[in-house]
Amino acid sequence: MSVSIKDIAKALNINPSTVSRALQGVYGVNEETRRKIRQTAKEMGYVPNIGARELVKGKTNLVGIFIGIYEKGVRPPFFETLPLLNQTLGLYGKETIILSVDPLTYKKGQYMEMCRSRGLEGSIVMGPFDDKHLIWSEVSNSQLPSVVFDEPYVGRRCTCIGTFEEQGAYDAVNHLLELGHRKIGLVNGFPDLYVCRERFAGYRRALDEAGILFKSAFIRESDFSGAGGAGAARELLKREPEITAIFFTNDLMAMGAISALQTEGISVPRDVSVVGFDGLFIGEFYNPPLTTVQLNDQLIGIRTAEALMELIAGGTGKEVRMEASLVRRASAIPLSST
Amino acid sequence: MSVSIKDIAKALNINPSTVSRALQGVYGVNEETRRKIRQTAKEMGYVPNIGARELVKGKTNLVGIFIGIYEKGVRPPFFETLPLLNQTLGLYGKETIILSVDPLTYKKGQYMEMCRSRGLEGSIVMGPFDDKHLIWSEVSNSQLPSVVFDEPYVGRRCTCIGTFEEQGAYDAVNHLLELGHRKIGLVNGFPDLYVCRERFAGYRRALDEAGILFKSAFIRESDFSGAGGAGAARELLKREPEITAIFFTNDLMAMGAISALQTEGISVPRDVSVVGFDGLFIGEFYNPPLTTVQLNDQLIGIRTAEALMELIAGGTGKEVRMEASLVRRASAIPLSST
DNA sequence: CTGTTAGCGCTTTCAG
DNA sequence: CTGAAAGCGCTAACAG
Repeated sequence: MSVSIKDIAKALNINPSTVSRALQGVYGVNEETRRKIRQTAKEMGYVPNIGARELVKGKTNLVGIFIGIYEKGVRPPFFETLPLLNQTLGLYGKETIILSVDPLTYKKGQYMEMCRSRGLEGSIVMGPFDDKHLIWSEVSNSQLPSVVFDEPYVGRRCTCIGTFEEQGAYDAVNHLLELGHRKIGLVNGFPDLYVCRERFAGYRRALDEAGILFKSAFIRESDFSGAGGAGAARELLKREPEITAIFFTNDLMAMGAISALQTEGISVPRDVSVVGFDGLFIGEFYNPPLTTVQLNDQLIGIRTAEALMELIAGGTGKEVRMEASLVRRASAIPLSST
Repeated sequence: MSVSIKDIAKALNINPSTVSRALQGVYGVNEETRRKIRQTAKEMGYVPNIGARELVKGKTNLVGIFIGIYEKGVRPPFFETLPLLNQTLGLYGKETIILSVDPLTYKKGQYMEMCRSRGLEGSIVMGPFDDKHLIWSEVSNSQLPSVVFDEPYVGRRCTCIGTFEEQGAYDAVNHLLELGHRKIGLVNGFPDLYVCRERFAGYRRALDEAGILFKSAFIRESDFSGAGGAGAARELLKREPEITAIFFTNDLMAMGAISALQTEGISVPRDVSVVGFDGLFIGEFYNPPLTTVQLNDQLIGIRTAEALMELIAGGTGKEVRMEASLVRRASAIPLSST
């Protein structure tokens, strides 16, 4: 198709291998010849064929990002991290290929096959996949360097990256306790996600340490959606009217709930305090501004790239979790002010 | 490294080309041999090397997605579209590689070089890049099939995909007019983006058709951020207190403004009606639920893939714009109810 | 139906 | 310092 190393060689009446040397390495070529080669390469519009180079070198510099096909509305915040992830990988000379996987039609071995057919040097598994999905074990047991999100499938060549979920939730609920709340509800997401179980654990530990008896009637499991959060909150408050605060394990449910409750004349935070989780960028401008647990999606992008590079360099898998920080805003206020 | 077509051939004492044939095409191989080949291939854990195949076929099946490095907070909604885009492209047998471009350090010819070195069959340019950025003309003038977002750089092999921005804005402002508003402010984003100019045009046309004199004092240019929207709205209402409604050219600014105004005791929609633009998923649960112009990011992902495939099949570039639909919620109400 | 041969574009010995 | 030759893994004629 386009101009190759041979064309340049022919044009200059020299050998392709000389051209190759001149264009890449720094050693072993006469300065004069190199200059000429460089110049005609430019003139002829030569662009190296990366694929061919990969083939002969047996090295692709390619990293795969596996994303699960997910239903609308349950979107993970991962895509905030993608640009930074891609950029950082670029700093290490890696390129990124996106691989979609349908969790439902996933076939055994598919992961490795996808990796090997593209000659991936590493992979990043973003999900979402439920915690027992086959792909997790395939990823974590494989010899291919990989970084998985959230689910703690650490392997010898597999690092897990995520957040201190339990701690984040603990901080959130503890904040409510400090504000004087004692009857604190929980609206959780899918229990088959690690993050949900951990957030639940954090909720529970905060109550325990405060000497408050855990009541399962104060718990609802929902679907991470706005409508789901609304429904769960409504039902929770109807059944357990003494509840004065609710911790939602994501912001979307929290907002859905606040919106719905206010429609019914239940005011947040006056009648009930609310804390969310995620730190969606919009929370700051929500009405009321949402108290939430802030994740750092951008930083996660950078750290993911770094973790993968470490693995590729020969490191061994580990668990990397990042601090989540409670952002105190107006949706949670002292109990006494009711 | 791993098992190749040769290894299988050797194991079966046959020729590599026979193996190749058996594994791909459907014609010209004895059923018995094919079966044996298939089986040992499986047993040996053979996975085809796509790179090698590409090289010999001179065909990569690779599509590049160019994203601009952007500042935090000005994030485009594009990443909602990426999964669907990737999936749809997959249906056509294409794979997707992500290419980050720093708009500031961009060098002439970089676009083509990136495309050619990877042997891309097509590209999708998501931006954001300002409307006069060099990359646009390089993309639209190149012979490589490409789809660009928003900015109307149509070329013979370059399709532009986007939304009927002007119409969307017109509908939004018209809605306010129908509600009885006459003094309608506009808070716009960066004027060097096509979408902003168009949304402005829609605002203006709606006023014109209603016979309302356009007043530049009712216009503010901001930065698409929540804080920016807040500042612009505050200033606008201070200088022009007769304004009863504001159209924001994105939801984030609208929400930032609503939040800030309410802090100052100015209620939305009671004191001032607000319409946004984008249809962020959170708008439905905002308080008040945000009236906005809904973009269909997911559909755009599908359409983009289709448009690119059409181009790759030999089609010529065109402009594809999709309907944006006004979603009437509670942030804009009749003037009389004030 | 199957083997032989050549070659995609590039790098890398190995001579010279 | 440069040329010649071989080969990465695969496919595509062309014979047989």
